Amino acid sequence: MPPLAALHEALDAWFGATARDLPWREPGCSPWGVLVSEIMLQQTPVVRVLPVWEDWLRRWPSPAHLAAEASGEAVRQWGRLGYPRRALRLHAAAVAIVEKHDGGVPGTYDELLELPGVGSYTAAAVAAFAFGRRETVVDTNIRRVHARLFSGTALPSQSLTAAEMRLAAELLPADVGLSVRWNAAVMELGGAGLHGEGAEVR
DNA sequence: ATCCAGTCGG
DNA sequence: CCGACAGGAT
Repeated sequence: MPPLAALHEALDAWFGATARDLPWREPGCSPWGVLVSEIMLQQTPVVRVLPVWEDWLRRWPSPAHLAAEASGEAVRQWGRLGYPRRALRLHAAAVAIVEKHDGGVPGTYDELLELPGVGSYTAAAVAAFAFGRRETVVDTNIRRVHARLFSGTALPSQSLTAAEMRLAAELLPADVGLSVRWNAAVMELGGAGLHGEGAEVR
């Protein structure tokens, strides 16, 4: 077996055994739920997002529910997640989804990128995790893994270069299903040890 | 490069 | 007081 394929299998096995079961990873979670989680997770740790995400989806189960509210309600519901501008953008995204996509979260990278508050990371993450697409997902956790594997440094460089994106694309498994789990697995690996869950990763 | 209606633990 | 935190927009 080629070395890269062996790495894919090994990390997939590790992820299957140790992944946290987060609500937005449940098979029944809607694309809207995934989008909300990704916006909330921009610069905010998982543990702080969890309770707010639960309340948010209970109150606004679809983009149309949120779009019907005043934007100020979104900021209030945002609580203490930080950078409340994201709440306004999420509300604006809900409005755009209703107006331009008939109320359904779009499934392609390019369409997602058009939404307010959705950049290259979030567009790729939603396309992959909510729609099962093969996307090159690169966030700060994944960049930590790149740094350790290919630069020999603990922390990633300040800016994300085209070369690093190319590297991430080359590492991505060809199989679609595996590529989706790979993105989640590398992300989880890059964050491992930051959650105080012990040192099961060596 | 810098700011974002930022927040939290060290 | 400092920096990390599933970034994005200017």
